[in-house]
Amino acid sequence: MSEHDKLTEDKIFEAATEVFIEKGMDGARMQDIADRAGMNKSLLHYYYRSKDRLFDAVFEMIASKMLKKFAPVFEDNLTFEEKIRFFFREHISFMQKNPRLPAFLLNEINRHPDRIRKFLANVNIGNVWDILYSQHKEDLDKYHITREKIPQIMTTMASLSVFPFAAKKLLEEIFGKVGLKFNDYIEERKTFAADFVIGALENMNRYNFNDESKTQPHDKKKKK
Amino acid sequence: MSEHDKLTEDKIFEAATEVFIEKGMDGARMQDIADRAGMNKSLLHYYYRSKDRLFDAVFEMIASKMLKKFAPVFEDNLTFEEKIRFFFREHISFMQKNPRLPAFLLNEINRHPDRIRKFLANVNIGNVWDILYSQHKEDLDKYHITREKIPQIMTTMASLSVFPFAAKKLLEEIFGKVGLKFNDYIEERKTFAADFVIGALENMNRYNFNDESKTQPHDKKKKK
DNA sequence: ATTAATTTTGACCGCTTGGTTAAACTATTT
DNA sequence: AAATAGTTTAACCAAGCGGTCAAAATTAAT
Repeated sequence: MSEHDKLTEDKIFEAATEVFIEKGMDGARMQDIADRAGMNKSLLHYYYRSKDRLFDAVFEMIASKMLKKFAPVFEDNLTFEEKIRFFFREHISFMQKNPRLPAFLLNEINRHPDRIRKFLANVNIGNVWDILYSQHKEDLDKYHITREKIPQIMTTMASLSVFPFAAKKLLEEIFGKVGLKFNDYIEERKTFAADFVIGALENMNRYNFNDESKTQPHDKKKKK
Repeated sequence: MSEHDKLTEDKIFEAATEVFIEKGMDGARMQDIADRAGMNKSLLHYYYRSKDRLFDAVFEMIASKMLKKFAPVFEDNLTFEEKIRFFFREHISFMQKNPRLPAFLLNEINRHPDRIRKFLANVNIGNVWDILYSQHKEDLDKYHITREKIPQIMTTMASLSVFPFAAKKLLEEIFGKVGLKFNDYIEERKTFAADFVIGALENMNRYNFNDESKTQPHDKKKKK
């Protein structure tokens, strides 16, 4: 495999990445990708056998790129609060540079859940949460946060950072009507989300005691 | 237009709704819709001229259905805290019954932003926020929440309720590995999200004063 | 320089796509 | 009951789709 080969193969991959993110798997056309790469359509089939395989390659690259951005959150030398701030700062900044990735990934995962399965096969999410929990047991106990709350808290943090990008075009449309720039909003969000989460966690204990009647299904039947 | 016409037209619309939500605009096939409606494909073109118009009809119906679910939040006879709890309870319950709507809507809006434009043309979101703000000025002042924070707070609430459904298949995959049922998680979320937001707002003032150095871009240049 | 292997191309294929049309069918009007 | 209008169907169409293939162009090996 020569120097030039790698170049054309990469050009295909890059063009495919652009088109797939823009149009999605169903909306993308092999001819579009060939045009954007500036070459004959047959070359796409020469290097990647089919549209499906080409998409798989692109999807895997993007998914793992996204996954890797989550990893540094679990570094040990940070306090719980620092981790939260670190997460929002880094994760949102990453999406700022790749604003279409969240919508693309969510859509394709919902459409073909099996594609993400092999990714999560290698990740023991329960373990990760357990480690995170034990690392900060003191902080979490102080806030009266039990292990069962971890899924809610983790998905909450993901919500706060990912949703604005998943709904980017909608928010841009809305913000446009009140003279707000999406990028300003995102810049502000890095700290707002962190402040918000930390503030909520500090008040968490309150609702564990006072509102036991109001918050109905807190103590659900744990299966077996 | 006879009784029977309305029936077949409705059957088309219902079948189209199902298929479009399942496969998206690009992935849906007219033949699929005809099959699901149990009739000849030409009838789709007889009642709706083209795939685009049929999709437009479906999209408009779903979008307005979604929009209407937000309206009751602005009823006057509720306290700010009650509105927050009311929003999460009702909005999440609605999505529980229509779990694929969020992903569908977000994807199609991102793909064709102009389609949502005419919807928002009728809604003066700035006004809605102003009304909401003035309705609860006392509460918000108590929490030291300025009007500029409204967009962050509103999108935060949308994030917390919508994201779990937009990422449903991903979360189901993750939860499956730790023995957590998506529906249990959602049931819990109705109150968790409300508690979380209220707790965060009550702590909001703290970060307005203490952390002015940490939270860098709070006071950005306001254009003009 | 010749051969061999690889890369790139354009022409092509079978199939599916959204969409059309004319005829068959059904209901309504006179 | 005949004519009219509205509904449903099957057959069909051109365009676009992913994919193939053999020949041309290029590079590497002898």
